[in-house]
Amino acid sequence: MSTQDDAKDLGKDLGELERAVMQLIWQHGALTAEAVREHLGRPLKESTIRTVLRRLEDKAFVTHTVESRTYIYRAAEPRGQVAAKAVKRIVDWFCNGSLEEVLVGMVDSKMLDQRQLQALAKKIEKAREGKKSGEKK
Amino acid sequence: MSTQDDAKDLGKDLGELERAVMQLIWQHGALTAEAVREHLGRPLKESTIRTVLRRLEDKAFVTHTVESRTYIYRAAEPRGQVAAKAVKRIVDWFCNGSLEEVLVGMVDSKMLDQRQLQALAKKIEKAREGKKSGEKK
DNA sequence: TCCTTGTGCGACGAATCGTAGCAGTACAGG
DNA sequence: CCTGTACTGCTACGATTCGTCGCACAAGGA
Repeated sequence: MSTQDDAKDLGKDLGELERAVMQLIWQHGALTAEAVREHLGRPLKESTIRTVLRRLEDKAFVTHTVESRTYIYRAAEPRGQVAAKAVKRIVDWFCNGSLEEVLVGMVDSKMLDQRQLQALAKKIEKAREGKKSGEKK
Repeated sequence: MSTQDDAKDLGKDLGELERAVMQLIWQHGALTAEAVREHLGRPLKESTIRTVLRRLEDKAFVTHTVESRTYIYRAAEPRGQVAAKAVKRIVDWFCNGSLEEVLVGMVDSKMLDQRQLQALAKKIEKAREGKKSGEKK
């Protein structure tokens, strides 16, 4: 249907390193390849980092802007939104879009506590109200 | 502690065909390789189906029992539970376990309607009560 | 005993990911 | 104007995973 177009591009999930890099980017807002390398803490060559960054951009997870010859990378979408898409994909694949089924499943397998669940419902409702009043398109 | 052991094995997600097969199994409860092939509707050799089934069993997604020389495959875990695990993994990777952040993200990206969200909260609460009565350890 | 049926194993090609080396380009200093 | 120093993109190689099979092996019926 409508997801046909991006399905090819965003249909896959990220690898280990790619995910770590995304975390860094979301955490710091915007940084260069060098900065990423330092923050990663792993003994990787810069070429590696750059390749990952480039692939990440190919997959539309990040975008870059040039600042006096240096590439500055930023997340293309907020973390929560990307996670949401990933979750939606999972839910679609396994439960035909039934989010409740998943939530119930999480309770069944003790991943989610009853307490957390209730608190969650509360927060959801609260967020819902907030959105309703402070609509920010 | 029971989920600790499989954590290493279930760390990956399934491929296209594997997922389709799982759907079939969840849908029909239990079936043989031949049955899977028929229901799939795709021109695949039986060897293919069997290999997929075996790999699925290796990954602990299904189990089999022998019935007069024929393997009968069944899902090792209910669909909702598997989906829940997958979702949890996503949430952990991207949001450090903050499920609300994901839900909020889904609302932001218009994947979840306010209406659906509220209905969801309601159902969650209902399910919560249901569980409370029929508690089974 | 021989044929049919259902099974496991090993394999090959394509795609993805981690990891890098190499070569091109533009700005700074002499 | 020439050269060195930063950065950048491209191409590649090995390891895994997944889709797809062919093939050889075991067990029950004729």
